Amino acid sequence: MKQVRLRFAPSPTGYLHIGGLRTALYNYLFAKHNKGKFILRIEDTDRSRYVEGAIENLIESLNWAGIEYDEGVFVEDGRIVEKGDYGPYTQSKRLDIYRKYVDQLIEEGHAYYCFCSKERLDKVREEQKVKGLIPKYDEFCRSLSLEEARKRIANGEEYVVRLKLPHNRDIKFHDMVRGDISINTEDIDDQVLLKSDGYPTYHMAVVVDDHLMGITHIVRGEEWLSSVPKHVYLYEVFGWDIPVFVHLPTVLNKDRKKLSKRHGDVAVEDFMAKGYLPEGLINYLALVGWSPEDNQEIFSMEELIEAFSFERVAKTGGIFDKDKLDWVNGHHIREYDLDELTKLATPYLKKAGYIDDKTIEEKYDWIKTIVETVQESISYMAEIVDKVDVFFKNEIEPEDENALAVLKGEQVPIILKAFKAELSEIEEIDEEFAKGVMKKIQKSTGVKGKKLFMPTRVALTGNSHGPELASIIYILGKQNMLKRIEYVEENFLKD
RNA sequence: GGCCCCAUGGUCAAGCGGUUAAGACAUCGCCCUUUCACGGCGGUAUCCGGGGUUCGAGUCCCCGUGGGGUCACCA
Repeated sequence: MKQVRLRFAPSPTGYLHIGGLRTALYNYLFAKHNKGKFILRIEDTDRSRYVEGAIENLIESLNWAGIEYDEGVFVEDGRIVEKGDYGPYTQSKRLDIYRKYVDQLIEEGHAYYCFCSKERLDKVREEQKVKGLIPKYDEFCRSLSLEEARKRIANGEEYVVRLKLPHNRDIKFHDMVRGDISINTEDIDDQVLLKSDGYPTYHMAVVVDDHLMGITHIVRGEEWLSSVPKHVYLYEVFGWDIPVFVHLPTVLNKDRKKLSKRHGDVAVEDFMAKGYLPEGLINYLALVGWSPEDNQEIFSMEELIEAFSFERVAKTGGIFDKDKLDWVNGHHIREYDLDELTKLATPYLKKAGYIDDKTIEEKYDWIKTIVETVQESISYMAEIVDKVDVFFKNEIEPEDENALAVLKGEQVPIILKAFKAELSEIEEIDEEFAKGVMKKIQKSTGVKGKKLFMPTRVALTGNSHGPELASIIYILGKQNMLKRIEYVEENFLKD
């Protein structure tokens, strides 16, 4: 069987959209599942929308997500390079190739020169709209003779090249998730293939590139579905094999609209910044629009590759559910190696001002313990900042009325006094002390259970909830504890 | 508006003519627990409407309704 070759072909217009990441993922999963090749091609034929640094950004996001490709555009030592036998993989470097095929289409009568100005086109569309007609190119230049067209070009007139679509013909094609689809050419424009700046449009470039690059499966968003007939027609007149089409359902926001910036995060880099794990984002994204045969929810990339197929891709658009993403990501966090997690956590702790480079160097194990206390309660790394602030704040403030009431309890002074006594016995708190001290205090004060633990917790942190007390004691250390106890004694015990 | 696509709980979804209509997130309750979280157990909640076809329809067909996409010298 022919080797499977798939491609992800984004435009360098900014960041990588979360929907784009899913498209890339499905391409990747299918390619790997079939031991085929995966290619990254850059579609930069719109010079006006080109954004500096977008290619690097795109590639960084893909790398972060763990989506690896075999050919195409890479970044090495900060430089953009291309690898593979089917290059160049950047469309702006392939202009002469498209030109050659456009010329062929003109020679064979499948395309024609058009000199209509933007103004005329706008006017035509405007008139059509007023009349309640569908805006469509009126084929004004379609009947121009080739000689006349060439004369006008020689005269320096600006022109584009349009596809000469046959009239009233049903173009049928098959899509792996949509099934059989038929669209009549009357409902489609004579699409511009070559723009006046000499660049091809998407429609010309994809067909040529996908063919030349040996692409076997075209996997992309469903917004492309209605332009497939143009592509199919091009394949036909070129006499090329038509690849398999797979149009993916859209990822939507809560109001069933295409996922967009104004509804929160849509860029992969936003999720990177919040400290989602690539494993978590990928796992969740795989599940929007695809479902496994069994009920498995948590997947590694390897498991996804193993289980993935287009047969199980849904036709309906799926809403991006942050709650479920958080659950999936939290699951991966809980399973993560603690050292790795600590490495991921330190930038957030540093940024919050909790630790500095010196702390990281000298008290790595201490930081690790802190991370360990919140490992099971966070959904993404940025959450760690609020979760561990109890260890770093200087003054204890009861978080609410309840916490304050706890501090006013009769036995609180007794407990705190006992605590100080225990602390005075030691140089510094070690694990053994942290684990055993509560039992000792229970013995010396006679207070036990919630009456002992809750006041201690609130006195030490100001909160009525949080990590295990032994961990809090160990992490705070002797001096911090003393400071906090004294602060509480001075400020809250007496009315 | 024309054309194309889609339609199972709040969300992701299984189902591919006969099921008590899975599972997960969220939500609610209980358990575990010195708190929170994690975990465990359980509850609430779904086949858009109308016609057919069939002994039998969430599953097939038609119509309606709703949603999405597309109608650029953007991808």
